[in-house]
Amino acid sequence: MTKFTACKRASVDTLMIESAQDMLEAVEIELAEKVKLFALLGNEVRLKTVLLLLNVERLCVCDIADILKMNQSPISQHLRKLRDAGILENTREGMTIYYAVANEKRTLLLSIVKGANNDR
Amino acid sequence: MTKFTACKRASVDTLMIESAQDMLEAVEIELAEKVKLFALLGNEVRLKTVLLLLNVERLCVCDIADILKMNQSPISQHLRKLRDAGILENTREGMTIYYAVANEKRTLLLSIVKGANNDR
DNA sequence: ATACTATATTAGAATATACTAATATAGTAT
DNA sequence: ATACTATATTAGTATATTCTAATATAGTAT
Repeated sequence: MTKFTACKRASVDTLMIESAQDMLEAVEIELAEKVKLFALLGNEVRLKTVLLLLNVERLCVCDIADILKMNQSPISQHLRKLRDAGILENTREGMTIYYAVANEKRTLLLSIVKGANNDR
Repeated sequence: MTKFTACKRASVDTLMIESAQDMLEAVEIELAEKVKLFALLGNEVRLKTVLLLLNVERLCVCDIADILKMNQSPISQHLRKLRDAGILENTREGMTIYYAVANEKRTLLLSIVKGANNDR
């Protein structure tokens, strides 16, 4: 297996390349989780939903749809993704299903979502 | 203009709905920026690139391509997006173009990218 | 000048994403 | 039972994303 190189430059800092690769490999799993988390939060509807639930304890699907002025179907679909990722939890009360931030994720989300202030 | 409601429930907490909408409207701009930032970091190649540049001061396009074992073209395309968003800056030295984390974004990125540890 | 190297850009294809519209599921009420 | 409500799911469409392949740009070297 020959080394992959994108360019034909004479002096490649092979040691640096390899140690950078090692560094990435060492955090491979956390990194994949972060990519997934950021991708989920990188959608306006989902970020708003999470932000709401960081302030309001819990909301039903209807409430979220009303607040965001969207139909129920896409809201349900986004909630599903957030729930599948362990970011939200839901509980049923009669016909109504309430969503809330999963306890284990609360601190993480607070630091990422609220703390992410641009210094401008 | 009649009020939008996703469901036909009898009692809607209109005050809560409206204050939630006001809350979101008050952070509208920061929120849009966060969505954009998270969407950018929600890609494996871009998150790896940013993480590398949080550790290594600067890297040329070639180095990043070699480290990530990818072709130069997609790397350039990702770097363009990160640069357009003000996350990265670049400087030319001869033929070589070095990318680095933009100074004003360093703290923000550190807290978001490195601090985002799952408590598991 | 020509040849070569590093990077950027473009067009196109394959895939992923996010919505709409329709339907399914499950609980409530009569 | 039937009718209604809240939510979930599915199929389909429109759009966005990310790659490949080819080409353009700009610097270096001869």
